Amino acid sequence: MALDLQHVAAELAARGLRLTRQRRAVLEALADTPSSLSPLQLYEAARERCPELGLTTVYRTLEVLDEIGALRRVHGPDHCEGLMPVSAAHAHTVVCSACGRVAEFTACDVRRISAAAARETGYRITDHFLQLTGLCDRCAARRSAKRRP
Amino acid sequence: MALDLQHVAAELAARGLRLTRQRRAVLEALADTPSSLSPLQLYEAARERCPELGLTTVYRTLEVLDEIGALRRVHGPDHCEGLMPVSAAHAHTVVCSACGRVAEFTACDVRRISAAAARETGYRITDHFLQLTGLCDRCAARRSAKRRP
DNA sequence: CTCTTGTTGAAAGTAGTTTTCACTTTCAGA
DNA sequence: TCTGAAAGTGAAAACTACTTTCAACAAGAG
Ligand SMILES: [Zn+2]
Ligand SMILES: [Zn+2]
Ligand SMILES: [Zn+2]
Ligand SMILES: [Zn+2]
Repeated sequence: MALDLQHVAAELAARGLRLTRQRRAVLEALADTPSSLSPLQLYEAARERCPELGLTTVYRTLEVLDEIGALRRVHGPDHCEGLMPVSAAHAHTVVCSACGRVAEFTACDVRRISAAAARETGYRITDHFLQLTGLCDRCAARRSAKRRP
Repeated sequence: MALDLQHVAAELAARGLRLTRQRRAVLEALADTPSSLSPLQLYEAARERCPELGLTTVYRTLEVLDEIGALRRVHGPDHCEGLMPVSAAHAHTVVCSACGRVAEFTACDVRRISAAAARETGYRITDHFLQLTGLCDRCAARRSAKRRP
């Protein structure tokens, strides 16, 4: 899901950091999953590419990715659910409530809401965070198939 | 910030639960703060009303409030930041990036965005989570005062 | 080659939260 | 008013997620 390895490598180099075997494994595992992952899940996924990888390194890599701005966090209304690679600079996420697959979309017309919120609360709005939940195409299909079998 | 003690008491009673001195202290502390609080901060605030309160009880009370649906969590793009009482059933939050004060607003026209997201991603949207960040009236005033002293 | 700096995994440490447990409070029913 | 059942409590132990420490290792510059 669009995690540009070239770009990440360049950003790393610009900070005097290296793109090691371990970091590459983490990056590839992160790029390869359709759902968001917890650090532990990411560790397990990345170990299939680089078995000698340690959990500590996963956390350290995530920290670096965060600084570079290549990491997006997926939340639910209650807790933080997992990690995703960033693709577009400004994008929001949709999470499938059935299977957890995450998609990004770029549509963003929050101006109207921001204006209304400013009116209601008196706050001067500077930033927003929007996440939708729903059913992905597969899960929606499966569900209507079950309903009419 | 509109946490209806009567209503909470009724919901508790409906489940055979009791509104004890400790729970009341937690509820009042939660209702009294302008910002969102961490469990530990809430514990400290509630102890001023009920010094023999234990941290365990705070966590247990939060769990109960969650079940009742009287608790809202405030997030940033990165981590979960704190807890708030729910006022309106469907409301979104604005957090002041300078002082942390939280306000709720009810304006919500996410239909347009939802439709666009459905088009872009193929997901069938069922729920949304929107949080704005900005400056509260006080902080905005203070900031422009500083700019022209 | 070798100096310097970044990188690593294991293990120890920390923080936040949950569980356990013995004890107390509340309240409905005798 | 007693009394037994069920809810509630705090301290301490346990657990989980994450961070720090540290000694060894890898890579690029000179
Ligand atoms: Zn799905
Ligand atoms: Zn947007
Ligand atoms: Zn403010
Ligand atoms: Zn809404």
